[in-house]
Amino acid sequence: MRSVIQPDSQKRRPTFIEEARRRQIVQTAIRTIATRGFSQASLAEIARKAGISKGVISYHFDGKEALVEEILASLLREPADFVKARVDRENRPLAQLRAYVEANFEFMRTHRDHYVALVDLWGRRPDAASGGNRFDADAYEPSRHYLARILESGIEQGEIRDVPLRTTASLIQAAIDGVMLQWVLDEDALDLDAAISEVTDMITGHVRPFNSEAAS
Amino acid sequence: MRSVIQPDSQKRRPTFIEEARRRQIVQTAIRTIATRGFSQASLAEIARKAGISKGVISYHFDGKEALVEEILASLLREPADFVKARVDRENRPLAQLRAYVEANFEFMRTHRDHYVALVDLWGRRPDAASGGNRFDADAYEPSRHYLARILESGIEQGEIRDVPLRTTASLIQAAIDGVMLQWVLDEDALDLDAAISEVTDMITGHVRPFNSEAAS
Amino acid sequence: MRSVIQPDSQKRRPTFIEEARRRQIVQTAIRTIATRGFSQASLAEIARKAGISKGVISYHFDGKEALVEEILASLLREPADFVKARVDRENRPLAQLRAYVEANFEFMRTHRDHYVALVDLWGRRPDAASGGNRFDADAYEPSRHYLARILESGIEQGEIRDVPLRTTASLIQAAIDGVMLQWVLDEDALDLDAAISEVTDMITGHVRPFNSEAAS
Amino acid sequence: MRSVIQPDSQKRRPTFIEEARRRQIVQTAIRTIATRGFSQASLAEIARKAGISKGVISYHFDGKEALVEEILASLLREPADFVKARVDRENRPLAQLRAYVEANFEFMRTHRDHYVALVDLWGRRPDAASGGNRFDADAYEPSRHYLARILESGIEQGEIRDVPLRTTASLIQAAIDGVMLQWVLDEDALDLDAAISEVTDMITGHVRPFNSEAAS
DNA sequence: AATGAATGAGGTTTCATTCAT
DNA sequence: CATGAATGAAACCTCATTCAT
Repeated sequence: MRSVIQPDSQKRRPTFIEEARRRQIVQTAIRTIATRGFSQASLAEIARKAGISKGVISYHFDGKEALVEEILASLLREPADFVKARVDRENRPLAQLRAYVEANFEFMRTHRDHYVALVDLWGRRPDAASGGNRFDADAYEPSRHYLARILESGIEQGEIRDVPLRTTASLIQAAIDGVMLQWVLDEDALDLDAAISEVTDMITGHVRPFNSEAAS
Repeated sequence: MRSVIQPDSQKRRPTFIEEARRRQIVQTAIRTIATRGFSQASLAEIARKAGISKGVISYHFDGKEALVEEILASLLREPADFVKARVDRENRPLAQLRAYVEANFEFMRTHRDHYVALVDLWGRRPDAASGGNRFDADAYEPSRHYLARILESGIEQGEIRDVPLRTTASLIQAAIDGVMLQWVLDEDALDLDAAISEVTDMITGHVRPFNSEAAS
Repeated sequence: MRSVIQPDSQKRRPTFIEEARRRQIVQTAIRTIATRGFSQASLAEIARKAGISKGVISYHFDGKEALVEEILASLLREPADFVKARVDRENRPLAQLRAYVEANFEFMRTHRDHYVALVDLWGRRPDAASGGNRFDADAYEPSRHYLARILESGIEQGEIRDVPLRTTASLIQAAIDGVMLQWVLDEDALDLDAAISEVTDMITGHVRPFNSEAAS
Repeated sequence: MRSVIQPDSQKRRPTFIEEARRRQIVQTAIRTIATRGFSQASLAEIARKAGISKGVISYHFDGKEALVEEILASLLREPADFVKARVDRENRPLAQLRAYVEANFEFMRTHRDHYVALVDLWGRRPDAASGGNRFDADAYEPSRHYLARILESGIEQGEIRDVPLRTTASLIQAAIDGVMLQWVLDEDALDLDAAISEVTDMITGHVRPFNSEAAS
């Protein structure tokens, strides 16, 4: 359907102003989903909140499905970038692991909206017309892979005992997400600081070599 | 919309056949949400799958919101009942804790549909007209409380070290939910058996008294 | 997409009342197209003219495209049935041919709306999603075939000279349609009675055997 | 909308380059209508096909309605000019009549796009705001008049029998249009060469004086 | 002259809900 | 109890048109 004139399969270089609009719309949409819920986040409502007309969204996004995909991409990419920067500050794998966990929670605390929206978007299946992409299915793969590599070098350096890489990576991410979920569903039901400290202890305790004496 | 004035009496005792219909509708709705997603689970679609007419649903439920609430109640109650029965078989707190974790995963494996639906429903906020119930917010409180009591007796009996009750309870539930989430989003991305074993180890390891020699 | 439960590929036997509604909607739609033009014949306008709500049309027809197809079918079937009945009264092929032409014009005169709508619908291409049916392409085939059979028996019986069947059939239909078109575009630009008589003469004269003395 | 007060002077003589742009837009629009149908021929699509921006069309045409009018004028004028040139080569009315018919078909064959677009535009009524012009209604008047004059001189010169002028003119045009219609709706359903020859025979046969012996 | 971002009206469609049968 | 035709609000989307650059 889309005629691609340029060889590079890039449909068009987006203008600076266009990119700004797209970001604005995505951010407003996230805020709207977080505030009123996805079911109430109609294009009209998003446009109203952004102070623009409905048509602008349709102009910049190829339908609501495309907007949602960009929202999801944003919700996954932003914390990932933040976490990666934090992890890169550390040299030793165990410190990186701890940084990974703590950075996740740090980002959470300053971006609760993002996670409220994310939980509302979890499990959403794209419309049939979209061709059944596996976006959601692949959402966690990068995290698992990234964690697995940290664990791997930790094992090589003897800081981490010989855990199964992928499973342990899944587990670490799972603990983070599970805490986040409870915090998102009810901000007051959970002492986030205590949970962070406890999760970090549990994880580092779990991967620490048996003969290690120094508890964190 | 919901009359909460009379505690139980006035609203007519539900017929047996009526209860059966309600259960049938709820189960079909769960299957529909799991299969096609909540956004495609219109009353018409649910009725079609159940082999009944749309009107029946409206007759038995006071609007779609009421149906969704019953679905959520069902999705939370059924695993809770199953888990409680498993826990009750055990006498000692540590064994109960282990039973809690394992029963959760056992129920998951045989009821994947329920969890696919649950993840799709997570974070959903009820329509404004419904009066802003805190259903989701309270969803995890029973689990946390139940776990906290197990931990508490474990501490009293010396099987479990002196962990913060609520935070640790949150943590245990979090690990379970986080693994479940990844498994729901992509059945093949996770070795569920390995994850179960690893989660159980991590949790029991985390709560075990420091001088305890017996690793699980 | 459509699940066909019953073996006979019939999706459901339409109720009498449902058929009545469908006919009402189709007739109203034709009148609307004839009066205001297809571009103004929105579902809202059709519903307004029919005194029903927009939703009723969507309820009975699977989208506007399906309504248009039924309209086209109706616009082609009704005159065809009428003409066939007139032709069947005659025994001899030449008389049948004359009846064919005259019945076409007789139906036209009493159903100008139908033809105004038809001309507006001519050349319309279905939406891409519809799968590119060749409805329009096949619209004239039945007429050509029907005429060709009349010509064929006329040739066998010596009433009609040895004309090429399909081409002559196309020609006869073409003359009828061409006159109709001018009459539809401007009712007053054409003396329809004179045109009917002249067309009939031209056609019968064209197919009459060379030695035939009797002019019509 | 259209100011018809000043006959020609006031509205600024169109630049050469401006005229070229208008022609380009009209031709692209015709191609677009022929290819995708009028309903898909949005200004955006036409502009895309022409390699220009939407604004250019609005700049050169006073709205889409004005563009359509120019398209229709073009679709009627071009074949008329072509046919007139062919007819002018002949001296005798009967030969002119034959040239008229044959030139029409010759132009058709080399400009199928034009006729596909024309059939899609037939019967279209202008938007209410435009003031209800009778463009379509008058579309055939020039042809009828032109043909009538040929017939008239043929009658005067004894080459053509005393047929009713306007009605016969209508009839001739009708046969041409009717054949064209079937060919437009399905290119393969009709042997155009055979149809041309048969139409020419029918028409010349119809207008030939009774005592004329020489059939074409 | 030309661009393309923005508008806003209007179209089709979906869907929870109602109600006569 | 059940049906399914009907409603009407609201959603997404398209598109002609405008206008600052």
